[in-house]
Amino acid sequence: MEGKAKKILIADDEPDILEIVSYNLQKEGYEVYTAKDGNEALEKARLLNPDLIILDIMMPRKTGVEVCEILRSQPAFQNTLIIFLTAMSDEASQIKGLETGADDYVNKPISTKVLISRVNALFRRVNHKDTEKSIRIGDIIIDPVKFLVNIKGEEMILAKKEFELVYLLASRPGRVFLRNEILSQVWGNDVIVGDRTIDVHIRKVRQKLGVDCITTVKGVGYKFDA
Amino acid sequence: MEGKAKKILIADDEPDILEIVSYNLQKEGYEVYTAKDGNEALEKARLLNPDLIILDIMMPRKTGVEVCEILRSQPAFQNTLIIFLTAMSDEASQIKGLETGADDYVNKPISTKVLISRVNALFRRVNHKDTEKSIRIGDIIIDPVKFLVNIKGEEMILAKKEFELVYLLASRPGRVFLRNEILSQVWGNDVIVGDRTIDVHIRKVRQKLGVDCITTVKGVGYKFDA
DNA sequence: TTCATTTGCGGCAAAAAGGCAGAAATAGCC
DNA sequence: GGCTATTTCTGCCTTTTTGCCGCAAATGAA
Repeated sequence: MEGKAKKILIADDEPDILEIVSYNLQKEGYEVYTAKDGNEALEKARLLNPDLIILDIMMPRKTGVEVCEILRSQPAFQNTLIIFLTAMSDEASQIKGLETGADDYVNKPISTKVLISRVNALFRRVNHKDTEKSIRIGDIIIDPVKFLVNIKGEEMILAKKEFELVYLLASRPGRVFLRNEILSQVWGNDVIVGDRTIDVHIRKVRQKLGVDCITTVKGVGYKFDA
Repeated sequence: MEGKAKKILIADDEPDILEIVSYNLQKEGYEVYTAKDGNEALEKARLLNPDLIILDIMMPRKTGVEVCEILRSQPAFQNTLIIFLTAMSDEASQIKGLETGADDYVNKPISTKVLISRVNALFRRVNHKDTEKSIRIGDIIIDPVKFLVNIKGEEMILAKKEFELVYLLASRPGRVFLRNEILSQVWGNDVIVGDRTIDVHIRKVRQKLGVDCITTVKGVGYKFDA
């Protein structure tokens, strides 16, 4: 649907739930990882740095609440989204636990439809076009809000990948981006595309912009001229 | 920024919940009152005329649903906001709650974080209603009060969703709205609709307006041309 | 200069995204 | 209740985007 696939880590001790939920989230385009207890959840969270963590409350080797508290105490996970899975029967004793900074919760038994809509909703809340900034370099303005590149007053429309490519390069004018960096920033870490793909997109961008503002650094990468 | 504190009445038979929720809402700057059963909720509602009433579904001496129905049947409470607290996780009871005239619902066990964000969201929604202003872009005037679009003097009536869609896009001409943003703004965060739904509405709007003023940005979203 | 390597380029094929029509579901209304 | 308007879904179709291939051109080191 948009951007790179979001990483979701889901921790639950019931294999069935892991399977069903991860299947459905994958179908939605998310990149899903699983953990089957609290400690594994912690490890994988640090390893993967996911965008969202779904934690079952009742898990062996650290409950979801404990995991959440530990994560929230670390700066790196201050902004990570967390959803709790709670059994209805747990009730009052959990209220305090839910104070620990979860962003939402979903009751068990899980309706995948509900869970997915909550997940999507959370990402929606966080993903604002408004937070992206325009870049201006000389006569060139790159506006992610309008999704346009403006060169000396003339507006040009780029395709999505093309735009993301320019936006990345222009975000640090003069700095050389390695092909690897470009790949992981624009395409995402898990996507496998050939090396020529970058050239091709660079070419298209150069064609469309008409101005020669991207320099090749042979054997290294590309940069946007300051 | 905002006038005087909004009054919130919260009714639940569990003292713990009343305490924790009212504490947190007060911290948010609201003026909070409590009731511990359905009848008390009704009494205090009439007495205080609150801006928002939070009703537990399961309460002695009238359930939340009953209280809601009684209130809604009276003109004075036509516009009062109502949120249900429900212990039930199945969609059916949530939907039924919304049918009786609630503005939102929150599942138990409550995360105060979630509840507060819902409360704030509701007030934001109604506040915006008051300040909704006509938008004018070239020959097109979009009037949210009369709920119609005027193109070169000719008035057209749009369906609700169609109108909200145009209004959203036109509120920031040129800005690209992601499909996600459109979904959460026009459809709301908890609604589950398919992806193609947006296209279909866009198409209808384009058809009705006759003028080509909405541009597709493939892979990203839609925008209203400035 | 020559060779090895990297990049540019045109065209083509696959994949993705969106458009569209009609049907089904839902909500509103008399 | 039935009727209409609105909203949503489904499936198919068109367009655009994206990725890749082969080859030419460029680059740089030996």
